[in-house]
Amino acid sequence: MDHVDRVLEQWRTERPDLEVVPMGVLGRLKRLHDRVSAQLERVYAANGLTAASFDVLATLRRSGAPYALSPSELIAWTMVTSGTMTNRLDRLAAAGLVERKPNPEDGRGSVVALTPQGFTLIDRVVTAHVANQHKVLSALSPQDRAALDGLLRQWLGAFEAPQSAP
Amino acid sequence: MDHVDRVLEQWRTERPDLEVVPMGVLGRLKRLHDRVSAQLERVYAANGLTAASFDVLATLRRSGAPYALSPSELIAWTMVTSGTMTNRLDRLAAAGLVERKPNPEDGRGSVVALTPQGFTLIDRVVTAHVANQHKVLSALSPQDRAALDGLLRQWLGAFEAPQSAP
DNA sequence: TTCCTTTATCTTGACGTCAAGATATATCGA
DNA sequence: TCGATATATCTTGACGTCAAGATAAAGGAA
Repeated sequence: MDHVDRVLEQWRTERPDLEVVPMGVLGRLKRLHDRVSAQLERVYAANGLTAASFDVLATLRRSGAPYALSPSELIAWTMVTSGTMTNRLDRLAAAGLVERKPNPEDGRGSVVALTPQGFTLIDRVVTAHVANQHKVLSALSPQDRAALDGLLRQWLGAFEAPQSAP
Repeated sequence: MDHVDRVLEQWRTERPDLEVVPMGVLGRLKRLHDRVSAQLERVYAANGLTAASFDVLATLRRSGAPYALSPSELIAWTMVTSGTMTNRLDRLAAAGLVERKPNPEDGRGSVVALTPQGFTLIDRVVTAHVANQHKVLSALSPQDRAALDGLLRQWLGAFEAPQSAP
């Protein structure tokens, strides 16, 4: 009987006509996301980062040398709007973690690159982040993790399929 | 090979020392949360609500007659800060969906109640919301939904256990 | 070339959220 | 009863996000 169960019980009493099983799954998905995010934030914050800045730095780092992408490419990887990315890059540039250079191939655009400080920082934080992720998942056995991953993958596939937009 | 798989592949190339299996599970959790939230927002927006306002109205509705709770009780159910709740209630009161009354039992506090318009609206929106939730989960078989719910419940339990704060 | 359309990025304005602090009222012990 | 402490709520200031619109440059057609 967790928090979600208590919510469902209230609904069953007040609106017995509603089918609340999906509400249970989606409620737990949301609560887990909130809890997991809060735990991951700890490592970011301990290193002066936020989820937003970590997201950008990690995307640049894993893209490989020369650790530089256009804002458009960063937008595609991170799934945020252009205004959000402009804001993120402004802050990261002010912190000296990335550098904007003109794009030699396209006068409209620019290229965002990790600075040496940005590279050093993200390489260190990612290591701590992965250890933190491992801890977050430690409540599940390896078998359960695999089962969960399979179910999430299948579910996510329904959203990412070309014609799925419901 | 979905978006998360592509991210993991980049990390395996750039940082083969990292254990990226947890990253896959957590990455899919986040993406699913984002996708599901976006889909649920559609029904809220179609009725002039946001996730924030739906959250408050639904909490009042399922609490049963007289559909009134203190801000503190709403804060406990919705897991937001007091400042956030003040802001939500200001907007809902301005929209005429809830009403703040002084709490006869505690001069410091107040009681927030659904107005008749608020009740009518949330009762209608909840019905559409549940149908939407059902659609969101339709990619999974009933068996898979049950398996997923069990895994999520188990995982969430680790966070909600008394001494679990890591 | 010249103009029209598309694309890349930034700007603006409005939300929603939080942490920290302010204010008013309760409550409890001396 | 009085003062110290606790509690309920609101205020303030800073982020992060988005939608919509503004700029500037690229690309293509005539």
